[in-house]
Amino acid sequence: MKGADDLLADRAAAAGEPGSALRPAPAPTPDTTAEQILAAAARLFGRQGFRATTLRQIAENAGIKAGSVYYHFDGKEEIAARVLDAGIHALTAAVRSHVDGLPAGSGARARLAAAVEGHLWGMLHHGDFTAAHIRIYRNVSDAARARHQPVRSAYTRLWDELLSDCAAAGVLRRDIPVPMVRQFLVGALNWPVDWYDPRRGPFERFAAQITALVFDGIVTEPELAH
Amino acid sequence: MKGADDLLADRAAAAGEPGSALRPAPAPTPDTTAEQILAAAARLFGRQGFRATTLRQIAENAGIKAGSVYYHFDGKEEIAARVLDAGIHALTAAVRSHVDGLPAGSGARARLAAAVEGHLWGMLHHGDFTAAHIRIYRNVSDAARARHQPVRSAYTRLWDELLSDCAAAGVLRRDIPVPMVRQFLVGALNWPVDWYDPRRGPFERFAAQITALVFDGIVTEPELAH
DNA sequence: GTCTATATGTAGATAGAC
DNA sequence: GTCTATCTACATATAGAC
Repeated sequence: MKGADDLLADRAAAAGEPGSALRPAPAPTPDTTAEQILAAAARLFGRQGFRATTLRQIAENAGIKAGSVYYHFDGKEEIAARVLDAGIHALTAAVRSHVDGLPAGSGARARLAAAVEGHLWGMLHHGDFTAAHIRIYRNVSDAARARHQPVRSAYTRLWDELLSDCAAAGVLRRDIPVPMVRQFLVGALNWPVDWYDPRRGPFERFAAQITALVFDGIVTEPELAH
Repeated sequence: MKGADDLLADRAAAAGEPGSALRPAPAPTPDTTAEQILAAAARLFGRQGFRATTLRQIAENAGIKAGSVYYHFDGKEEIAARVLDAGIHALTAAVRSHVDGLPAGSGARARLAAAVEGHLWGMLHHGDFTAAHIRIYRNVSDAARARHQPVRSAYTRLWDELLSDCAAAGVLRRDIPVPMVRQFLVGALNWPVDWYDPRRGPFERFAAQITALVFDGIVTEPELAH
């Protein structure tokens, strides 16, 4: 055990912070063993799923033996809960930093677009933790999910606020309840984890395409009765 | 082993066939043991995932003992491959029946809308098999996935044809490649499996809402530069 | 902090009676 | 066609030396 709670949030925040490049590097920050375990677990969880990933694999990828893992964590379930937390923290930090990076006074629509780009950015750049989150969330024990739940709920609330602002500003379509829009939107944004291929073009273009799809849909004219 | 290959496709096709209600019921068709095993496996796979579901659970839910399963199937992986097949067959049948139910001469856009509704219908009514498909596809062995692949590819091709027709008719937006639209679309349509709640309203309204979202997007005005 | 060795449980699969 | 009994493998987790 130690205070490894929000490793990724810290790292993401530091990366986005202007002065960070100037600070004297506080030792080349070799990852602690606990961090290496979490990183290895996230990578394997994302590729193989929760049950198919063994502690021995995690340990091997972290450069230690299986028994040593228990010095740092209570067991597999606790590791999973931490990975879930880190995945959401990475997304939250990415969304916040994209939204906060807008010019002051930006409208609700621009903020929503920035949030979409931020979510995609966090998902495809901290891919190990976010992909693991999407992959294992429904497979971990009820206890681990319950433990993680507040973190996830806060992220849901963040989106509900962004969307409520849009609704109040008249940006959002009015014929569909906001919670349903949120579920549709975040779901649609999560799927690219399965098929995004960075070799097919720059991330910015990809994000713009996805934003266009969720904002304006796939057809050219408004929906008629059918 | 026996010819249990396309149980669901057959059943769906029979259900949609006009004269089926008139045929003398060929015995109340009590499910065969093999069918019960597949149904139980699909239900458990969808709820717990592939690795977390044991053969003993499947057997118990099918009303037999674990050892007896091997009389019907080679093992867990074969069961998984069959469940995957059945999930796609259910979707294919649902899409086909919705599209074919349109008035003759319907346009590409109406056909795409019918396909969307069909996919949602198949997913939320043959929920066990389709939810299982979405849940376990990436968790089964390479062998099982390879064995299932042709079925899945055919379904992908079905969507590519529908979307190509739309593109040719000018219905589809032109700034995004059709394969990407397809991946986005089918991904967005799959997500409701996780949160659709039939108690919140009739399926028809739900399908219309999702169709509106994927067709026209979540905002009220066309996307501007941002 | 990490190791080796091991306890304990349970998974998928098989053999052979009925 | 289904059963019971069992094989074999490997999972998580623990104990205690270093």
